[in-house]
Amino acid sequence: MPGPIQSLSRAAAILRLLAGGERRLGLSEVAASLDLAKGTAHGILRTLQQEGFVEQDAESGKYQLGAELLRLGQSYLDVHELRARALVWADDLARASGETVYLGVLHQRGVLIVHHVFRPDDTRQVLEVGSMQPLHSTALGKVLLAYDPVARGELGDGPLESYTTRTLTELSDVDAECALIRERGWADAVEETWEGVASIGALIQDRRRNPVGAVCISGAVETVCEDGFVKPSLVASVRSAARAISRDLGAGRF
Amino acid sequence: MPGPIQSLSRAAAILRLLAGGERRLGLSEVAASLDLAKGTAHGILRTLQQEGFVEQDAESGKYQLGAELLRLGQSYLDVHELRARALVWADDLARASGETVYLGVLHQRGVLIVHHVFRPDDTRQVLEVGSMQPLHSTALGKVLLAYDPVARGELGDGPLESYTTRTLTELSDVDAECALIRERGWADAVEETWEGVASIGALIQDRRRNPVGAVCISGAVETVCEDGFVKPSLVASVRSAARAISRDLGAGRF
DNA sequence: CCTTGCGGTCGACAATGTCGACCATCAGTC
DNA sequence: GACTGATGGTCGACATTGTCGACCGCAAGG
Repeated sequence: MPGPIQSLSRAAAILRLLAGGERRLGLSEVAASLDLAKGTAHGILRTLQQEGFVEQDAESGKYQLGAELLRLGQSYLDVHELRARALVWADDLARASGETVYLGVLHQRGVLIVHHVFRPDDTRQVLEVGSMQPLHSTALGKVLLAYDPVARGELGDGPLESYTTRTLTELSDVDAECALIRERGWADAVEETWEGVASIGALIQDRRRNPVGAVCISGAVETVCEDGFVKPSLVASVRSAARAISRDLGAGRF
Repeated sequence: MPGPIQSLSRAAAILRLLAGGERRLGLSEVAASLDLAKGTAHGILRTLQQEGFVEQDAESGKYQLGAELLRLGQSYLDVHELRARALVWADDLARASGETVYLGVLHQRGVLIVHHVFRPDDTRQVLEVGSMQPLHSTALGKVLLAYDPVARGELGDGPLESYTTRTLTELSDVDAECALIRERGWADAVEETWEGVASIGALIQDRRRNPVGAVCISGAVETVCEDGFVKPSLVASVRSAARAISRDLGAGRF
C-alpha cells in the first residue's frame, strides 16, 4: 500500500489534538506538539479553518474545532446502517427493561456510542452519542473483545487502565472472560467502570456473521442485579434485541 | 492570504460529497464528481480511511463517512462555550414554555443546531443537534440575519427557496422583516418552513455585543400563537433566556 | 470469452507543500 | 518608553510530495 498523504495525516493529527485538549490551542502550541514548522501548521490550520473544520477565536487567535465537524458527524449517523436498523429495537429494549440502552461500534481502542436511549424515567440524563467507552471494562466493549479479533488486537499488550476495584486489568483475565462470553453468548460488567453501574451486552452481527457492533442495557446495580448476579430476564431481553437487530441487518440486502 | 492546501481542500470536498449523497459512493463516482484523477482520489480516500474519517464497505468497496467524525463532532460540542453556558437556561426555557428549545449558530448558509431540548411532554422526538435549518424562514435564522452581517452576506442574491406559502422569498421582504426584528428585539416564524409549526427566537451576544447565536422555542401553531400572533408571554420567556445566556457569556472571562 | 465496469497500483514529473528566517503586534517589565 | 519575549502570521527558495494517466486484476454481464 502506497504511503498516506502527508498533509492530510497532519491535518488529522491537528484535529485530534484540538479534540483532546480541553481548551483552545494557539498556533505555536499546535506546531510544537506535532513537531511542525510554524508556517506548515499555519497553512494547514488556515485551510481547515476555511473549510469549517476549525474555528479561530477572534480575540485570542487560538484555535478550536469547527462546526462542520458536528454537521459531518450527524451525517455519519444518518448513513449508518446498523444504527438505522437498530433504532426501533433499541427503543423497545429500553421500554421492556426500564434501563438505558446503548448501541456501540468498535472504533480505535474503544467503543464509540452511536445510539443512546434514555432510561424511561424522568431523571435528567445527558446524551452520550459520539463518546467513547473502554473495551475491557464495559459490557459493550467485552462483547466486541470476545467476538472481534480486531478489537482484541487493539488491546495490544499495554497495561489496562483500572477504574474501580472490580476492573479486570490482567490480559489473561480478560481473555478468560472473553471465552466465557463466547460460550454463553452475552457479556456483563458490574461496577467495572463506574461504581454502582451494571450493564449487560450482546453481539450484533451482519448477514455474514461478522461482528459489527453491540447493544447493551445499563443501569443501577440495584435494578440490574439480583443476589449478586445480573437478572436472567434482562439478559434474555438484551439477547433477543441483539438477535432482532442482526436479523434485520441480514435482511437488509435482499 | 496565501493559498489553501490543495490536498486538504480536496479531502474536505470529498467528505462533504459523502455527507451529501444518501448512499455510499464508489471511488470512480467520487473522482468523477470532483473532477479528479482516480489515483488522486484514491490516495486521499486511503488516507482519510486510515485516519478514520472515511470507512469502506468491505464487500462493495464503496466509501462512506467514518466514525472519527462523530467523535470529533462530539468534541466540538464539548468545547463549545456558548452551548455549555446555555444548557441550563435552555432547560429552564423548555420547562417554562412547554415547547421545544433550539440553540443555533451561523454556519455557512444556514443555522447549525448545537443544542436541542425536547418538548417536556412524552411524544417521541428525534434529536436534531448537528442538523441545519434555513436562514430566511426560521426564527433562529432570521434573528441571525437581522443582527449578523455575515449571515446577511451568505444570503447573497440567489433566489430564496420556498417551503410553504408563507415563506418569504423576496430579499426585500426579508430585509424589511429584519429591520422589524432589530426594532423590537425578537423574531418569529409562523409556518414559514414547516406547516403547523411556529417559533420565536432571540439573539445571543458575547461580552462585546457580537452576535454569536440564537435561541428559539418551537411548537405547534395552536400552542405558540393566539389570535394569529405569537403569545407575548412566550416572547418574554425567550427574550429573557437569551439575555440570561448573553450575560452568562459576558461574565465568562472574569 | 470477450467486454466493460469496478477498485487499486505504479512511476515519472513538476506542481505543491514544506521549511525557517522574517515581520507586526501585543503584554509585561524594568 | 524602549526593551524583551511571547504571540499569530507572511514570504520565497527548495525539493519533497502529491498528482496524473496508463496500467493491472478481478468480477459481473452479455
